[in-house]
Amino acid sequence: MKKAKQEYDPSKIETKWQKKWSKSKIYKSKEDSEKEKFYALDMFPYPSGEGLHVGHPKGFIATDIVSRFERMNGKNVLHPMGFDAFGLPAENYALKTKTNPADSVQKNVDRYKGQLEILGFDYDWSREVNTTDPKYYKWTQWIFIEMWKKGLAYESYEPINWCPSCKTGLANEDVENGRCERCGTPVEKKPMRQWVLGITKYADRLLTDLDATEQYVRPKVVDRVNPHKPGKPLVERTVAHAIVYDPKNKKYLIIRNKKFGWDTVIIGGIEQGEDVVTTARREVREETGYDDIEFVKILGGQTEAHYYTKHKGENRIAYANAVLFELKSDRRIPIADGEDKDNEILWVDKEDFVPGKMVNSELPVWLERLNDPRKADVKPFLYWPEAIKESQRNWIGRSEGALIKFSGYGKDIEIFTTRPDTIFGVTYVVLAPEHPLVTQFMGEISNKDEVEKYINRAKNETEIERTDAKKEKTGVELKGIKVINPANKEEVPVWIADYVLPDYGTGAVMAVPDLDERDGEFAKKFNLPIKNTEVKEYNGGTKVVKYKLRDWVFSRQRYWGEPIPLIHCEKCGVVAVPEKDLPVVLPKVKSYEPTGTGESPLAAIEKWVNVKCPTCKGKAKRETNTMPQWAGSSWYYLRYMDPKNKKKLVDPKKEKFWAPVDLYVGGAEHATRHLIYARFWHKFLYDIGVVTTLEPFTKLQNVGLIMGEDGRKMSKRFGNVVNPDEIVKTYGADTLRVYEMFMGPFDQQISWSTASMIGSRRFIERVWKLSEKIGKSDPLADRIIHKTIKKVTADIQNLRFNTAISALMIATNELEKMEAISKEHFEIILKLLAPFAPHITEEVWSSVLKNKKSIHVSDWPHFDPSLVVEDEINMVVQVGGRVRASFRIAPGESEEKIKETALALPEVKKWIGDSAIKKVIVVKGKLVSVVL
RNA sequence: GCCCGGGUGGCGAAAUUGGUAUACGCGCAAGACUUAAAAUUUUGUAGCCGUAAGGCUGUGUGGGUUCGAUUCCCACCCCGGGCACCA
Repeated sequence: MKKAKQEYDPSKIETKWQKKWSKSKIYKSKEDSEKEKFYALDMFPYPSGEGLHVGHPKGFIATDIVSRFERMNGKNVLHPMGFDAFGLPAENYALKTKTNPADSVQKNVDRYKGQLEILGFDYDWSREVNTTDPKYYKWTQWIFIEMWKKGLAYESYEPINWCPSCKTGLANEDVENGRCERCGTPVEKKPMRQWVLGITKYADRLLTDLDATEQYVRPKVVDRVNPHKPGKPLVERTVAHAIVYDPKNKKYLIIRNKKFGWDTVIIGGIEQGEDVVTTARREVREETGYDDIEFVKILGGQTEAHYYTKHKGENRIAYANAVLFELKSDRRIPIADGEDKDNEILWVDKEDFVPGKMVNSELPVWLERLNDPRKADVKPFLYWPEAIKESQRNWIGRSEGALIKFSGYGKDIEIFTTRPDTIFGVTYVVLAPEHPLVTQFMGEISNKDEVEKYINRAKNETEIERTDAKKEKTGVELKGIKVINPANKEEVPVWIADYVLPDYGTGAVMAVPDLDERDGEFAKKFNLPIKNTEVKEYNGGTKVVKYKLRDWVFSRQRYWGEPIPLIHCEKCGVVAVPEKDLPVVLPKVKSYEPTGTGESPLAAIEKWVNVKCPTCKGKAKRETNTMPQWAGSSWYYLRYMDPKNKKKLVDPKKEKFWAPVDLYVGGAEHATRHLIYARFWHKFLYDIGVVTTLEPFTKLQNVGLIMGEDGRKMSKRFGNVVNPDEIVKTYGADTLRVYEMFMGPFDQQISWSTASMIGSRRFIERVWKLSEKIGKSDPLADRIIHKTIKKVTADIQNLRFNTAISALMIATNELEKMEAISKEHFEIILKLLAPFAPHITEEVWSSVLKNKKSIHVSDWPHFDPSLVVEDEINMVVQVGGRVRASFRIAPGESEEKIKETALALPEVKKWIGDSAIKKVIVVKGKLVSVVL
C-alpha cells in the first residue's frame, strides 16, 4: 500500500510547526538540569524602521544550527534573543516624526520579531531583553554607579563635533569632509563636559588575557611575607617563570639570595615583542648561561600573583606564567651569575623546591601542575579568530619606552619615546598643537598669530587626516623657544605639527629625522638640520608603558540613551542616585532637539533636572548627559541568564550555571569597539564579584556580510534590498536557511543571488521525495551514511556549514540512485539535516516516519569508524613532478609493494623511458613521485 | 595613511599536515518525457591544440624554496572591513 504522493509545500508546514514548537516549549532553557550547558549567542540587532533584510539572519541561522546540534547532542542549550534600541537612528526618527522613540522602537521590535519567527529559530523568547526597557537599563545604570564608586568614571572636557549653524553636536557619521551633513557648515570642535570611563586601567589585562589560557581559574595568590603598603604605587606586570629541570640528576635550577636567605625560580618580565617562552629562555640564559634547554610546556596558564613592596617598593600584581624546560647539555655548573652578587645559582632536589623555602608566592600552583599533567595542559582561553585578537592588540597598542624631559624657560616638555637610544640624533621637538604647554609658551614667542592660526586649523581636522602619511607635512615653529636635550645638553627648537596627536604618548615627540620617516619628511620640508644618528644606550629617562587605547568618552548630549544616574549637589558635589531610586527613567519631553548650547534636551526639563541631594537633601541637579549606545550592549549577555531578576543584575547561581558564552556570532565590524567594551565591563564585573569568569565569550565567530546582487552593501539607498519575508513566501524558510549556509564560507562576504537559491530548494525537495524510497537497505548505503555523519558532525563543530550541506547533497545524490533505502538510514539523513532545515525534517519525521517526539530533541547520530575507511584507495604516480598514472591499492599496503606496483605501470614506464631514476618518494595513501 | 581580511571555471565556491586543482550548487549545451511548455530526469561543461588517443597551459602579477606549491617565503597589483559619537 503506497501513500498518495504529497507535494512539498513549505507554506503548509512551516507555520504549523512553529506554532507546535512554541506550544510544546521544547526550546525553553532551565538552569536545573543535569545536562552540560551550552550558551549560543547572537549579537543582538538594532531594530531599524526598515526591517530585516536577508543579510541580517545569516548569523542567527548559524547559532540556530549550532544550538539545535548541541541540543541533539544532549546539551542544555541557552539561545536567547533581544534588541539593542538606544542611539541615534531611533532618535533621528523621533526628531523627524516628532514622536517618542519608545513608540517607534516598540513598533520596530514587533516587526523584527515577526520576521525572525517565520524563519523557525529556536529562541527562548521568555528571556528577551531590550536595552531601552527601564527594567533593563536600571542595571546598566547600576554598573555605571559601581564604576563611578571605584573611580573608573570621571569628568573631563572632551571635544565634540559642533555645527555652529545647527547649534548641535554631530556624530562622526554626520560629518562629511569636515562639514555638517545637513547644512554644509564647516564643523568645529567644541569642548564639552563629559563623563569618561577609565578603560586604560584595564589595558594590560585586556591585552594579556587575549592569549591567556584556561577559562575559569587564574588562581589568585598573595605574597604574605611582605605586607601591602597603601602609599606605594600599584603596578601590574606580566612575568615569566622558568622552571628548569635536569632529567639526569633529577634536580631543579634556582636562584638563592645569600644575604637574605631566600630562594626563587628564575623570573623575568615579558618585554615587548616577546612571548612567555622567549622571555623564560632569555632569563635562563642571562642568569645561568644555559642556552641548550628544551621547551617542554607552559604550566597551565597564568596566576594572578600579588607581591607587596618587594620589588622596588611597588605593590605589584604579576600575571605570572611558568614555562617548564629540560636541560639537555652535559654541563652541570651554571656559568653566569645572578643580577647581583648576593645571588647564586644552584641545582636543588625536588624536596627543596617547595613553597616554604621559595619566595615565589605562586609556586604552589606551578608545583601542583608539575605533579598533575592534566592541570598543566594549556587550553586557550579564547577561541577567537586570530585576526580579531590582532585587531584588539593593535587597538590597545601597548608600547614600552621611556619618559624623557626636555627643559627650557622653567618648563619641562615630557616626551614619551620607544627609542630612547636615538636621543643623540634629536634635532628638534614637536608638540601636538593642543598640547597645554603651547599656551604657556605663548608669551615667549615672536610668531603668536601664526601659531594661533595653525592651532585653530589643526584642531578641526580629523584624526585620519592628521595621521595620513601621504599628506604633505605642516607645522609651525614656536619662534624664540629652545629646550635642552638632556642627553647632550644641546639646544633644540620646538615646533607644533598636526601629525603629533595630543592623546597618544605625552602629545610630544623628539624628532630624529635621520631614523624616522615622518620626522625626516618634516625636517626636509622646513629645512631643519638632520644629524647622522649614533644609536647608543641612554638611561636618563623613566621606563614607562603607554597604550594607544584611550579612555572611553561615555556621555552623549542626546535624549535617547540611558540617563547617567548621578546628581550634582551644590554642597556635596557629585552624588550617585541611591540604588533604591534606580532606574532613573528617561522622562517624556516635548522636543527631542538638542538645546542650542549643546546640552542634552533633558537639561530643559526643569521638573526632572531639579532634585534634592540624596545625601544632604539640599538643592541639586540631575546629570543630563546620557550614555552612548554601547552601554546596553556591553553586558546584555548576562541578563539573558536571568532576565527578570528585580534584586540583582544576575543571580550568582544562574551566572555560574550559564557563563561563559560558548559561541558568540556577529559582524567583524565589532572586532574592536563592542568586543573590547564588553570585555572591559566584564572584567570590572569580575572584580566586584558579579561574574565568575575572566572573559565573557570563549568562542567567537564572524559573519561575512551578505551583499546585494549588485555587489554593494544592501541598503534602501541602492535599491538592492532583498526582504526575507518575500523569500520565505516563495521558497520557504528552510530553503532560505539552507541557501544562506550553503552560499560559501560562513565568515566570507558574498553577494546574494536569488537565482542560485533554487539549488537549495531542489535539494530539499529531493530529500522530501527520498521518503518514497523507504524499503530494503542497499549494501553500499552504510558507508555513505557513516561518512556523511562524520563529515556533517565535524563541519558543524567547525562552523563550516557550506561543506556540511555539500556532504548532505552528495549523500542524497547517491541514495537517490539506489533501488531503496532503509528507514534507519533515512532517519539519519533527516537528523543530520534537521538543524539546517528544521521544518521539512520535522514534517517528514512525524508524518512519514510516524515519530511522536520532535526530531529536534532526538539523539544526534554517531558514526561507526570501521565504516568510514575504504577497502581500496586511489593513488597517483608522478613522473618528473607531473601526474602520469593512477592505481588502486589497499590502504595498509607496504611501501615496497606500492613502489613496485607504481613502477610496473606501463604509463609510468613510458614516461620514465631511458632516464635514470634518482629517487622514488612514496606518500602513503596519496601518491608515488618518481624523481628523474 | 595605518591596522585586519580576501583574490581559484561564465557565476557562488571545494581542496586534512605541501601531495590527483575545480567537489557541491547555479548557469549553459545536448538528449529523454510532453501535442507544446514548465517541472522532472540523463549526459556533458577550466582554456588551448587534436576526429580521437593524448598533449600543453592554468588558482591576482612577478620571483623563490621543494621531487611536488591554491597551500610556505619575498616583492607588487586589486577588492572589502575597521580607525574611537553609525550600529
